[in-house]
Amino acid sequence: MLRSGGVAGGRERPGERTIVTLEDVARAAGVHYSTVSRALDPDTARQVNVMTRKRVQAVAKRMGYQKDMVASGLKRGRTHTVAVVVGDLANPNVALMLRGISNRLEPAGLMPLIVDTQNDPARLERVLDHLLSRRVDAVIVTAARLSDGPTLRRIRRRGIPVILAVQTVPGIRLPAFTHDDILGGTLAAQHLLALGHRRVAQLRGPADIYSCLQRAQGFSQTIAAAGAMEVVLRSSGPMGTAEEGGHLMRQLLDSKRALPTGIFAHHDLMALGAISVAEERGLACPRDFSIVGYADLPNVERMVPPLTSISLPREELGRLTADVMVELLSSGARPPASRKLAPTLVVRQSTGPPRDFR
Amino acid sequence: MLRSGGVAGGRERPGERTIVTLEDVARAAGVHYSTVSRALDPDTARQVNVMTRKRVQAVAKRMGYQKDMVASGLKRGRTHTVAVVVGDLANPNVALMLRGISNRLEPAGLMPLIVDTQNDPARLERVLDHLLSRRVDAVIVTAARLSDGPTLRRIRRRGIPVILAVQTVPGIRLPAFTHDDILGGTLAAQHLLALGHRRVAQLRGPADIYSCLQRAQGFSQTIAAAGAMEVVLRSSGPMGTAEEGGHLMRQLLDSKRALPTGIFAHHDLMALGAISVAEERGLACPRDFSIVGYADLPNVERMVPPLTSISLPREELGRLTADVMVELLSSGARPPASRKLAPTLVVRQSTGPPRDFR
DNA sequence: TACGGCACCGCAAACGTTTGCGCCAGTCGG
DNA sequence: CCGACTGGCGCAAACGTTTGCGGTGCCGTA
Repeated sequence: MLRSGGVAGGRERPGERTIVTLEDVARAAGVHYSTVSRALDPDTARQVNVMTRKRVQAVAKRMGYQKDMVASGLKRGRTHTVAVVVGDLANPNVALMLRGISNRLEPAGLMPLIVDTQNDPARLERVLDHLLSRRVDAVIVTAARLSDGPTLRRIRRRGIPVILAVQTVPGIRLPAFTHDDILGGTLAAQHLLALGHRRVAQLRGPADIYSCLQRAQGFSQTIAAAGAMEVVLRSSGPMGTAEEGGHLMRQLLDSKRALPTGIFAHHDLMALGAISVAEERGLACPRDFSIVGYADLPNVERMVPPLTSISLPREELGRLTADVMVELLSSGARPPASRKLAPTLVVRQSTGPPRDFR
Repeated sequence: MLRSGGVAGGRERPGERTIVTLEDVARAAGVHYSTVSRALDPDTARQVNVMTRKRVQAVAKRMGYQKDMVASGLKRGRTHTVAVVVGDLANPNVALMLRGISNRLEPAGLMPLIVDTQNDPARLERVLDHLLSRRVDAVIVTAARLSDGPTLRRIRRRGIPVILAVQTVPGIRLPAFTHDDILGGTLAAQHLLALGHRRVAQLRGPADIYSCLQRAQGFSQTIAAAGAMEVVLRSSGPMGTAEEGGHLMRQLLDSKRALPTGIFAHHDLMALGAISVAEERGLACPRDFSIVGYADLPNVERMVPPLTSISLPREELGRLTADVMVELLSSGARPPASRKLAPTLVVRQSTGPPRDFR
């Protein structure tokens, strides 16, 4: 029998935030609210008679019922949120990767909680605590630096899945989805060698970013194996700024040695900064030197000169990471194995044969 | 007296997710858990004796207690989350704005829930429902199109604060923080006029984006007031792609009329696309025509030619929006007034005097 | 008729916090 | 010595879901 009396409404003023709860629907449908809960959850819907089920569903729809994910999260211990920690939101590399993640998580009913650490390790710690207190179901970290090992181990101990993306930390027991940066460095070296360069330079990124170490390793090994000469310049500042690239280029130009004919910069912006500085000194690219960038930033093909670069499948990496995370959370499988995605060389006009070849 | 017995631990296996609750702390500190709750909340901490307060705080810290924001959210009805709806995460404009928002929300203890609609109105609706069911405290929408009016009004009716950023919809009763796009269009026109251009063209963005209408209005009014000639080309495709700009430029070149000497593109990428197409036909910029872009994308100064553009204070707009939102949520004030931030003209080398002046 | 089995649904206890209320032991004024 | 008052704290009811358990009919079989 329908319980009458206590008709909903009447207490709230028009502007009031009015949320429809299970109980409201239950009253309207003449059932207990637990029945409503069951009728609306696909997993339990068959526990309720098909007639009442339809009725309840209709009433719920009519009243605009929306499950309160906060209450559900508290009860179930699963919030359907995934924290995504990034080093810098405005970095185009990061943004593309995020789009990949976001587009994959959304249809699975998972909400990415994107937090920006501004590449500050202290902020990483703070932010992770904050995220854990929000009971995220899992964490994707795309901003790991070598020094972050302890922090990462700490959240691993919380028992929730953690996946590293883009950046990893050697020796950590966490699945990592990265670009194959050794291959990236190798491709750059092979390209310069194939063009005939025998004296090369490397403008390295920060030493606490593992992918930079990998790029360096791939590059230097290949150069050494070919018996060519290499000079290495190390950046101490932030990752991948034009200023940093210009700074290193100035060092190179100021040294007594002859300018190397081929240069590998660890980031496109570093390459562009280097080119600018060289031009100030009357050197032109690729006439006087060749340079290979890294990351293949958007619109870099419209720069002057269009930059030869190592292209990274960023959005795909994001999708892959999100896919694995969805799988991990839905089937409760064991942590997946790490994977590396291969970068590709994109030849444009910032590289050519060394001058003495012409 | 300390209750002994039932020492925590012993039941959980090492890998188990082990969360410390108020009750755990209470047991360890020998008080009731409501006292712990009060002692740890700055607003209620003075309700508990300073001695016990210190003790409880120490115990909580030692045990690594972290308030469960999910439970707190359920009880208080405030989740300390702000939804931020964007049209495309990978758009550099959006990314910078997001950084501004994110950096401002974080110290206030608010968590941005960033969702990407891929500029799809249907997805906007879906996603907003999802966000509301997560009981977000407020919403910032940066992707509003003219057709989104009804959707926006619907969430306004839910009673939570909504602020529009970057894009607005005319006639809607919601605070909007935007760039002054009329001024932006005006600046572009004034610049071209000052250089001596008398025949100009406008490459317009999509008609359902209000800021494009504003840019057009500012530009056309200024051109008309100076008695110069203008031809308008309308883009029907997505916002601001190079292809779109190239497409419109082709139309312009294919028309019987003489090529206008000055062009205003509604987006930097459109401008770049237009330049590429013109170059294919043997026309050079700024020799044969001048072009002004919009948005001042990162690294656009390194393009060829370095693009004259209208620069928008994106990150500042993000900060401002977030600031207002924080204020709104903490003090419960009435909705703020809309504001417009002024763009600036950045002159580079894609504009110069028209050919006949030389 | 008795009884087991089953389908359906209600009951109520959680999940971890917050918070109004009220108890208790002091203290103080009369 | 008594009553009022107060600071400090415990009690328990929420917040909206989920879910194990058990109750109520109803059917079929012995």
